Amino acid sequence: MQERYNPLEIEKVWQERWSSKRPWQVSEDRDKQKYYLLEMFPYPSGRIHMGHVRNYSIGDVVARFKRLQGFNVLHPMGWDAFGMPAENAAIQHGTHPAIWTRENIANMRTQLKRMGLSYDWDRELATCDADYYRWEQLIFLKMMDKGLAYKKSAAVNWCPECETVLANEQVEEECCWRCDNKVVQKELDQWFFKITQYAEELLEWTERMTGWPESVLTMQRNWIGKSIGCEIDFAVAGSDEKIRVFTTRPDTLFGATFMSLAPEHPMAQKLTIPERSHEVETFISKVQAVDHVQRTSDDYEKAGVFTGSYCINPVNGMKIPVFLGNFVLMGYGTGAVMAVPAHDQRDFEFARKYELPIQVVIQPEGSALEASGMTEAWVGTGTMVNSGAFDGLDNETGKVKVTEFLESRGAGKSSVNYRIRDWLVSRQRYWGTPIPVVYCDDCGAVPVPEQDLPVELPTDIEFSGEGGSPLAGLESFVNTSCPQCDQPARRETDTFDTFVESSWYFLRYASPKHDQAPVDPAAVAYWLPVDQYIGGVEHAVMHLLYARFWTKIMRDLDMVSLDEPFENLLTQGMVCMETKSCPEHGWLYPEEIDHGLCSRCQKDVISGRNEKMSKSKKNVIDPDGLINRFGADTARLFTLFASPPEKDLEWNEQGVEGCFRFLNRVWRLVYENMAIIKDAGDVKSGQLQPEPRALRRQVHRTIKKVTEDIDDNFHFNTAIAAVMELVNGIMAFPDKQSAPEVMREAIEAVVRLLSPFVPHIAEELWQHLGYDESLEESRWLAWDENALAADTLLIVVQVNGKVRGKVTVPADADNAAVEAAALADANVARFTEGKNIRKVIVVPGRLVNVVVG
RNA sequence: GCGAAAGUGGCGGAAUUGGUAGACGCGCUGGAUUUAGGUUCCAGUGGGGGAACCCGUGAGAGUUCGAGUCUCUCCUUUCGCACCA
Repeated sequence: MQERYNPLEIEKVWQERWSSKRPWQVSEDRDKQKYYLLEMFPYPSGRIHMGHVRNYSIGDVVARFKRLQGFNVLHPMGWDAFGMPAENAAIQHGTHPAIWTRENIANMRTQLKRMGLSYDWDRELATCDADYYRWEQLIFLKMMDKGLAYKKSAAVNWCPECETVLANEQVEEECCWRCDNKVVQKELDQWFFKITQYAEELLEWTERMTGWPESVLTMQRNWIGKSIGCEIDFAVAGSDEKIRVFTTRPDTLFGATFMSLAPEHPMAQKLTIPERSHEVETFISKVQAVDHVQRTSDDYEKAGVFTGSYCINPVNGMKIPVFLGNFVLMGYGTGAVMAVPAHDQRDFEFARKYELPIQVVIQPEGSALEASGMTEAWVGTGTMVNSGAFDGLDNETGKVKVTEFLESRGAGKSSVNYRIRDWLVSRQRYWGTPIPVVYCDDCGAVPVPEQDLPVELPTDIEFSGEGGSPLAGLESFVNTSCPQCDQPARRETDTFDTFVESSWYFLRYASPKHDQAPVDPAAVAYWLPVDQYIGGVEHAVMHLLYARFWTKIMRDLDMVSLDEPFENLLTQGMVCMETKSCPEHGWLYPEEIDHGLCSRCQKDVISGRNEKMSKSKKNVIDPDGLINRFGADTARLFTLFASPPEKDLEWNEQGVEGCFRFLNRVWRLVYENMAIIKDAGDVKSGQLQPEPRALRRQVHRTIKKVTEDIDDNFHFNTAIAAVMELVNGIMAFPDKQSAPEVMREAIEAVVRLLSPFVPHIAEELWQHLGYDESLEESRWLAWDENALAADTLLIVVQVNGKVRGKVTVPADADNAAVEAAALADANVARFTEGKNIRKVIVVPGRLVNVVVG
């Protein structure tokens, strides 16, 4: 055995062994309980980053742990391989996206293997393979058939930088999620998936998904944005036209004193009387000149213009003026709102500004609102007043009654509104799945017949970076014939959003080579749902919502029998690091800093905030460099130990060194005690002296603690801390020669307990301990309940809640004996002397509190 | 503004779920080993105090024999949504 821990050497040996033996290759085995563990697959950017290291280290602990517990663990890896960086690389460097992507995948695969991650590499897939995306095209055809995929012209988000449209979910604060540039609105003909049809089901299931973090569920619920209310028709005075509004407050209908329409509302022009048309036109063009961000910002002042028309309130026949309002959005509800200034803050401000009447119709309990004295709208609950036959009802009842009344008169109906919009899936980019549709002058948009799939992405293509998608200019691809009438026709040149591929890759992993259908139903039935999914929270309303939707689509196409794809979800925190900058040279990489000075100009380096590692701010650590210095086990250990997985992890160079030191300590622990434990047999627990008994107790308590910490809630940091304590305990054990059996049990426990975290060193040491069978093939340690019990207990003694002493009592002492021992303690006696003991509380095994007065 | 989560040493973070606050690690201070640096080992390390003790988990109240943990009010930070009718 080597005296020194040499991680690079031993890691190479074990990785080669794993590569050839493939111990993590799995198949459906009815006799074993399955466990599907999945981490979000990476985009093949070329190099892994610390976020990947963290994500995959967390997953690997669980995979290895579950295997040791006897589960049949599916742990696959693949590549989210379509997307824009590949295309940009092609434009900038002339490399074909396919070649660029393949090379990146090869690099990253090597990097992941260097981390010792236990994947079933035989299931590896890349979404840019025709064998993958052909099934996506098939599902699309079936969706089209059911009306779940459709094309329509709509105002959509356009990113000028990426030269493509974006889904609503991919726009963050009016900026592109990828490049962070401003998004503009454009009227375009685009493909959509009907996710709105599943809005209610997606929402309902969030109430049952107990294995997901509440924060993610809340974000999804907000995104779906359900509101229950009522649609009401207001007749236009002197015309047959009607204006339909959506409101969540039908109980305030009697308080409607005017109407507000979005400037884009189709009836806006029609309702404008000639005398007012100039003013209205001016208003509309003014609103349209303002960009969407400003218009929806908080400080944008509410303004409006009177159209000159009136409409009739269906419940009281009141004639109310119709305004256009700059705060009314065409995209929500019906684009028209009944304005109730007494009970809606926006309407209140609007009414004050344009001197419109305010009518109180809800009286809060215990006070009497007067319209003239109001400084803000009353939006709370109360009793209905000034509401005809509804007076005296509480407003919640009123909502139902008014709706029923409107329904009986044919003037309205209850209605549910969702904020979520259909998913825009077409992209004007090359490097993606071709949308399998052909356009024919006579037949229109015709789906490509199933037998003609896949529509392969052509590779003989030029990248100029100008003039939109290069596919559109490729005659050999575009020109085809109509599948229906055989006349010359043109192919769709848009490709799918890459989020379509990532919406079902986890299903494909169950049968990645199946060539009859997207998935083999039997394999999916065995492996799915994913028992544990792990990834970043940034996907809370993109990938994680789309994947849920897509699973339901495939269920309704009878391809899977599964309602939800991910049983449990862990959203791991970001990897952060302090930014550093030089007044001269801007952001600096860590290696550009020398003793706090910029290595180029010797100026003092300024420390910035602790932020997510990103290349743009140069606060990044290269995993390869880290592994070269300390080995993969140290890299894994640090990311697992530094903080609990769901929290952000702060990078700390000394912390990494600390983990490396610990592994060296473990190495030495085995090495230095080898002579003692070499020939030691099993522990004879009945004959142990107090000190070995105590060490053995710590061993079994540690086994219990580590098992529970991993199993219950992924508390890897405390599990590792417990093993560190055990190592400290063994090292401090006074007479090691006296108890070789206990020493051996303890040291073996350290090695085995560490194996899911740091597999290479654990396997290596296990071999040194004399075992031929690898830990990989062994079973997780069980603790011995008998070894956990202590002979004596340390009892804390409090007087009036303050610690005044500690007493040691036999483990089987009864409460009376513990109390007596506590009162007999000299220091405790000092505080109780001459005082009246009112009460003594004994918490068995823990403490005694003496209450004196 | 609405919703969610979180505030504990110099730092990352623990605390058997109401029972010794600060485990474990980093950093720091002494000391030993070493030609030296590094490694390693030993001792110490929340604040105050010579000590006994006192104070201490964002602030303030409350419940309790006992509160980091439960309740209420407030403050701060992070995240999500945001003129959604």
